[in-house]
Amino acid sequence: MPRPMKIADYPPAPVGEALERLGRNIRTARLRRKMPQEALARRMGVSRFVVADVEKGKATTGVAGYMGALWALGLLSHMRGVADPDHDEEGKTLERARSPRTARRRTALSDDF
Amino acid sequence: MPRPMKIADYPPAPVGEALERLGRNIRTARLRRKMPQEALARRMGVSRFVVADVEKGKATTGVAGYMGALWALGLLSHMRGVADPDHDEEGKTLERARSPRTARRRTALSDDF
DNA sequence: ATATTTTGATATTTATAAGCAACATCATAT
DNA sequence: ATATGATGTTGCTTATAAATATCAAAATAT
Repeated sequence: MPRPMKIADYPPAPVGEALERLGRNIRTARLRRKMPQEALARRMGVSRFVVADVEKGKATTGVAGYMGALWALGLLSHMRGVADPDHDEEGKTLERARSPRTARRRTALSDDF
Repeated sequence: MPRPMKIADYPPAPVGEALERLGRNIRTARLRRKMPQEALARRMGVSRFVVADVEKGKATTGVAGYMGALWALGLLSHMRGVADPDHDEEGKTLERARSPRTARRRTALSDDF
C-alpha cells in the first residue's frame, strides 16, 4: 500500500509474528495439497509473487492476498471467530449499557462535590 | 495495493463477506472500548482513514491495517488458530507422508501395465 | 435544544504494491 | 546422478493506497 503505513514497515513484534505464523500456516496448507504457488495464484487471480509475499508474512501486502489464499485453500471459515464480539471478554466487560454508534466520551466528569 | 489485485477489486463473495464481518467486529470492539477511530489510529500509527477502511472491510487495504487494529484492541490472539495445520483436517488427510518444501507433482504416473 | 465530538465524503499528492520478465537456485522424481 | 519443475531474486513499469486537508453530516453529552 503506497505511502506505506509505518505499522507495515515497522510492525510491532506481535503483529509481525502473527503475520509470519499465518504465512507459514498458509504455506503448509498449500504444500499439503501439493499445489504450486503458481496454481494457488491462478485460483486467486493474482501473480505468484503475491502468494510468495503472503507466505513470508509480508506486512505491506494487501489483505485480499491473505484472505484470498485462505479462501482458495478452503480455510476461510477459520476467520469466523476473529474479533467476534461474543469472544471479546474484555470488550463485553467494558461495555456498560448498549452499543453506541460513535465513541464520544464524557468530557469533564462534572461531579462537583 | 497498486496495480490492484483483481481479487481485491472484485473479491469472491465469501472473501468480501469475511472481510465485512471482520471489519464490523473490529468496529464493535472499538466502540465497546469507547475509543474514537482517531485514537485507535494513533495507537496503530496510521491515519484515521485506514481505520475507517478496515471497519468497512475494504479489500484493497493493507493487511497491516487489519492486524494492527486487532493488536491495538488486544484481540490479536484470535489469529492464532487461523490456518493452523492442526486444525486443517482436509490438509491432514491429503498429506501422505512428510512435509515437502516444494509442491512438485509426480509427472506421468508411470505404471506401465 | 444545542454545543461539541465523531465520523463520512471529496480532492490532491506521492511513495510504492503488484504486475511482468529473465535468470539463478533449490528440491524432488525418475 | 540428473533432468525438470518449483521457488527465490532482481530490475522495471504503472496504477493506486495511504497521507493530508477541508467541509459536511451524524451522534452524543450536557
